[in-house]
Amino acid sequence: MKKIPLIAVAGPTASGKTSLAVELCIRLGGEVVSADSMQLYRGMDIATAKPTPEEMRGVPHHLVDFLDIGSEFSVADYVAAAHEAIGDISNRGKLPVVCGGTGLYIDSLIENIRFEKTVSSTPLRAELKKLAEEKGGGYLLEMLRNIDPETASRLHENNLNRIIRALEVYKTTGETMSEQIKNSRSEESPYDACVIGLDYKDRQVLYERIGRRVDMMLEAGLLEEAERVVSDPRLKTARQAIGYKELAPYFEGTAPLEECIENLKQATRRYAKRQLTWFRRNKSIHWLYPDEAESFEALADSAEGICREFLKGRTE
RNA sequence: GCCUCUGUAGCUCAGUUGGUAGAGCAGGGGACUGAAAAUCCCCGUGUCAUUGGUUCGAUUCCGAUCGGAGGCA
Repeated sequence: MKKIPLIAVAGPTASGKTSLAVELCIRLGGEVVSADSMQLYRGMDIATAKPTPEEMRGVPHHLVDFLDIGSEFSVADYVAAAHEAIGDISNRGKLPVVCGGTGLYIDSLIENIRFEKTVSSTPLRAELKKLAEEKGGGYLLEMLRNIDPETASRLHENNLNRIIRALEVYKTTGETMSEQIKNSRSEESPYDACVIGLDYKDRQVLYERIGRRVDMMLEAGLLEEAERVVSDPRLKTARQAIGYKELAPYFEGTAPLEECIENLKQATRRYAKRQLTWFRRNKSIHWLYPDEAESFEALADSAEGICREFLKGRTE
């Protein structure tokens, strides 16, 4: 079976992924498939730096701004939706350009991770959470060690989310987490991906961009958007986005605005660092450095060159 | 001009009864399979302002110099 070639643009927040992906689409006849766990939602435009129509420059964007803000969505849902979008783009003879900062989404998509066998159970999670509060994380980790020592050995007792998920997988499917992980790679990926990563040689430059972007978000009306999200108790996933939870103390009157804004900037910096940690482990990424490029055009030229080289012989 | 306090990690400060030093924050590194913008783990060498002296040995004691803060004229 012939693999579908696709381009992916990865990198930390505020690194310039969106404009590079759009530029590549224009030059190569592509369409953007977003890989961002928060831009999916409608009504979360400013905090997520969702691309505006001007920024999209007429390039179709998929998997952005289509989900109700109160609904839940998982990696598995994302991968299913992205497979569909890519199939559609490819059938129309266009090049899929995956772009986003959610590393788990990008990898799961490109590596064709299978998820269908497991489920999520909110009541069970709540029950395990309660058990952890009563007896401690170490207790849950011991429970896990009895059924899946392999997974237990790589988890820390403080990492409740992961321990609970591993227990949940076993209790709902009868299969352990480690078995599930092995089975998840049983099918070869239908894609042949070329991943371009954006990073900054000088981390400080990225951090300055983050600071400026947060200021711009505030000018664009972040406070109104955040107040709307924070005041709605139904919004479980939405409220954990960076840009809302940091401003909550201000709305509650427990911290001055200035302080919240500083915390927001810091949370964004730390997020960017975590994203870089994720992407760095992928040794096949072609890294580009915007702070070393002479201009955006020059950066786009490099990226285009990498893409064309990759596409040579892979397209009819 | 005089007096007092002060100068230690990027920042705020501990501390060493003389044996070259450690917290918080900032920052850095890492993990990651259905909440992932989430969740979690690890990481502290710095001319102890400069310069003389005392001492086996000074960041610590003494003097001078140069910063900073306050007070008195």
